[in-house]
Amino acid sequence: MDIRRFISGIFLFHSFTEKEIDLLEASASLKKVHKGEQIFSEGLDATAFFVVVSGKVKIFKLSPDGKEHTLHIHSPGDLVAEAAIFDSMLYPASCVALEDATLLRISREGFLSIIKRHPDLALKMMSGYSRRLRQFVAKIEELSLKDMKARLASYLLEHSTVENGVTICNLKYSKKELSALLGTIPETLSRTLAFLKQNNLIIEKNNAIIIPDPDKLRIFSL
Amino acid sequence: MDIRRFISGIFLFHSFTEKEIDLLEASASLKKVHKGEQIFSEGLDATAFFVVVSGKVKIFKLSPDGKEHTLHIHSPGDLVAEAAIFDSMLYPASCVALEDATLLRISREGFLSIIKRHPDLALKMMSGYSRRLRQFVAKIEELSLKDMKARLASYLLEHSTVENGVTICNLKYSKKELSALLGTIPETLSRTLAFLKQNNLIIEKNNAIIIPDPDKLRIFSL
DNA sequence: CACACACCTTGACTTAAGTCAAGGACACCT
DNA sequence: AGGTGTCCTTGACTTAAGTCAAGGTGTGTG
Repeated sequence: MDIRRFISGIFLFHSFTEKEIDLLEASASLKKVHKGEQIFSEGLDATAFFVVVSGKVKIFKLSPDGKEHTLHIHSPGDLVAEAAIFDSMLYPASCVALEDATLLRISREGFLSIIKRHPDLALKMMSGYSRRLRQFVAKIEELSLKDMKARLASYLLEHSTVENGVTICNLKYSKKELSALLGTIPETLSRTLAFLKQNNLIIEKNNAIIIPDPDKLRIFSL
Repeated sequence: MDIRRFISGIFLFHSFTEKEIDLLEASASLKKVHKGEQIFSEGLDATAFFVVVSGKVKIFKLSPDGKEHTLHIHSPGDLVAEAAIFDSMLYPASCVALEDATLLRISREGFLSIIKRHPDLALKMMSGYSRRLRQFVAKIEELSLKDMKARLASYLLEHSTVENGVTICNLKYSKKELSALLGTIPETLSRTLAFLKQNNLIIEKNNAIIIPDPDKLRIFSL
């Protein structure tokens, strides 16, 4: 895998000159991880941030009694933990590979020295931050103001596409992971899916959910 | 109130020249609001962000059936809704004054043109963003992984100071507001306070909570 | 192919916390 | 001072969702 080519493809670095890409490349390395492998743990020194090259990783919080909440699942192209390098310098959550993955690791020191010479980089990062804040606001809203039916309905609608006139949501993660992402346990996810099925709001087919009437399901998402 | 003097006191603008402060001042105005007055609503065009000069404002989400969740309460010196001007351009939540307040309003257009000439501003803003993200991660953790006792215990410990060898948390908001901030209803907050009182973990005195044994209360905050 | 393990579903049961109601306390206004 | 409205507390009751357990299914390994 050509690091330079991958770096050039990242939106953040589009305006970099060859020399600047050299500098960044010197601060970067590829990290291959296997499914289940820990990439970093909450509370540890944030020596780097990452960009997902392939595979999927999840960011999550663990409670003392072993319960887990997934903050985000990152796919190829996503930045991971970039906020941690600007303040406090500790990772605020943990990161694990959901499947075999490759990550571009960019060291904090290298990146901070580059961004000081390219503060316009920071301006470019602002919209990414803004989007991340909005995602978190939406998650807080769901956890505090919506029940499981509404959360699941919202998830299904937001992650569905229209294929041959049929609205369909292909499940990209296991149900166990989906339940952790939606803030519940697998039992409750099963029950909520069953409720939606029994009320003819969804049809489950292999690893996909067909939504016969998206407008009807939308009523449940509020 | 001297806008220029206030602007100069904001960390973000410390390195501005007189001329630059002129430009910023031209994009700014003071906004006086009364207790309960709406400053902006979720979904509206984000034409400006704000800095709290005096008083307190809350950022909150409302559900269709009138339930409310407070995302943050801002005090003098805090930036409000600055993220909204970088992406999407809509306010992701609403803002209301908790008491009579004065806000510095900075127009989006003015600020964006200034930041394009001062991208180092964006770099300065990154640590503020990083802190905001951490706050949201902590809130999500509490809503998903902690019960009300733990949440309240955490809040009391984090907002307490030691006065004359006594750990004391002065309540800065009404209990109604505190319950919305902690993600519950007033009844549950009352009950949880009563539980902590009956177990000798807190003593309630006027508008303050005395914590006789912080280490003991900390066990409940996990 | 057989076995082990993890995931998923379902049932019984429990619990945290919300809903509804009412009374008391307090603050504000006339 | 009296009246009104809001907040706060408490009780009775309900509900959403978690805990625990067990069985079925699917996947991976030897």
